[in-house]
Amino acid sequence: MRFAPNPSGPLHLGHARAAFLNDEYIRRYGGRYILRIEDTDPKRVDPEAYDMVREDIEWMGLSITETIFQSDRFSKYYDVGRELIQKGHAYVCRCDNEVFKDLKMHKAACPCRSQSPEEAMELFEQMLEGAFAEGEVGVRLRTDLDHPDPAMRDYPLFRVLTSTPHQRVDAIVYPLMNLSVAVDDHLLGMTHVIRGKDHIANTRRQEYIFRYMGWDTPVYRHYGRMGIEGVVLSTSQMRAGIRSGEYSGWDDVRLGTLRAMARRGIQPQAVRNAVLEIGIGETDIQFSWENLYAKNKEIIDSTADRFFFVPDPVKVRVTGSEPVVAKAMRYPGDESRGYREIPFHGSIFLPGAELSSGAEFLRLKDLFNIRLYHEGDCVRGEYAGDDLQEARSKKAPIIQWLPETLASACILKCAEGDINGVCEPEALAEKDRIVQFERVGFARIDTLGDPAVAYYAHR
RNA sequence: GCUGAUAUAGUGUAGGGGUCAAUCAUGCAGGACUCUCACUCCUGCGACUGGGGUUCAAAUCCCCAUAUCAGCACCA
Repeated sequence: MRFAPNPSGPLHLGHARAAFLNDEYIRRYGGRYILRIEDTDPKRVDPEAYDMVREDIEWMGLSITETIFQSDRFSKYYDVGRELIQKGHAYVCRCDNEVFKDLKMHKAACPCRSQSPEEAMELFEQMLEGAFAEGEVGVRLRTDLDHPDPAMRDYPLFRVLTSTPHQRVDAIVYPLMNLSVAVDDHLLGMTHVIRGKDHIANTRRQEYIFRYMGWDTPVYRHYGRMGIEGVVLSTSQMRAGIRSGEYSGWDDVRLGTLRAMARRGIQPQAVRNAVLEIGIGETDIQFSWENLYAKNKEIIDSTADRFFFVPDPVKVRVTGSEPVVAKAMRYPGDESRGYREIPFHGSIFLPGAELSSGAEFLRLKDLFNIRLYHEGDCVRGEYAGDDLQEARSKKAPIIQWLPETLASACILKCAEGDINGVCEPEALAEKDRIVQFERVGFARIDTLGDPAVAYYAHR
């Protein structure tokens, strides 16, 4: 099996599907799992992407057994190219692109097609020596001009590219993916290839090469296209968004990249479970965040300690009670995980939304009931008893609160925007921690400080 | 335009001639539990794209239509 990303940017959910699906087959049936970096187009290689891809794969925890770079293997591609030419299966085409396209659509041969293997070989060697300029020539495979699918007719194998130097290899002639992929799939002993439906035509093209070379073809599986609601998965579109300042970076919370998910506290195992559930169906699907969130919650709920986070905090003076200390469980129902101690002495923060909801009788969670009095722009609170049952029977909202003296500023980063708030200092004890802000949702503590920054995951 | 693939609840899946008045998860609604709108538990809601055909019997096989997606790049 293999996972073969193009190093043009960080990996996203679409990559994760291919990566985990292949990984799962390895887990179940054994075999080698080759990470193949497909960097045969210098125009599409982002030098930083090599590292990003490596990091993302580490995050996913794939059981990769070996890693290869196609840019190290150009000579192998040239060798196969020569062999195909020798066998009369390929020729060097000097036609104008538009002209060829037109001929192809009419099932007509271009003049170059009648080359002898010797002529073609001569031209190919000249190509390698740099005798031709970029765009002037290409090597094409002789397939079948009568093929009903125009996409199959004499497709290209190599091109000349000099305008963009490659990061890792000094080359004039570049293999195109159908050649390099077919060669590597064979040379690396691939028995099964699982990839997206968008490669279905490429599979058929590559099968020509396998046939001409007398190689056994792998078993191919093509899964359907996947879209994600409200997210662009296209690397180039994401890059454009970052450049224009619309996104803060590759890990912007609104992006479908793995690093964006990681930052929000989405666990790799959750992504794995979600994409494995989707499977290798050929149906095009619209991936919904809900399903991923459910998988993630399954994993993080039991380990995430609970804390108060007060969004859009409003300071309220509460009278009628002596200072007391509230004890709140770190995890409901599990005393062994201990308690947070939250002191009350008059002045507290309450969620702005709660005050404007119109409720007049509330319970401060783990403390006591209060009655609210709206006096102009100000809100005043008054102690209204300790009875939890009373609050329940009156269907009073049980809300989170924080004392003025024990409230750390915290920005909660959401896809919809930032929410300013305050939270318990203890929640900010360590970076990377995943907590649940009661009545708000799960979040990952991203940056300590004043204000601290937390990334919102989901409810 | 040509070529090909696909079509089951809002979303994702199972089911490949009878046991399907269709599985599971998620979602939503209600309830139980609970000092969170979390977790857990219970109940409910919600789907075979349309039309023909084959057959005693079709979600399942065939044809047509429709829709969606992909390819027809000197990208992967």
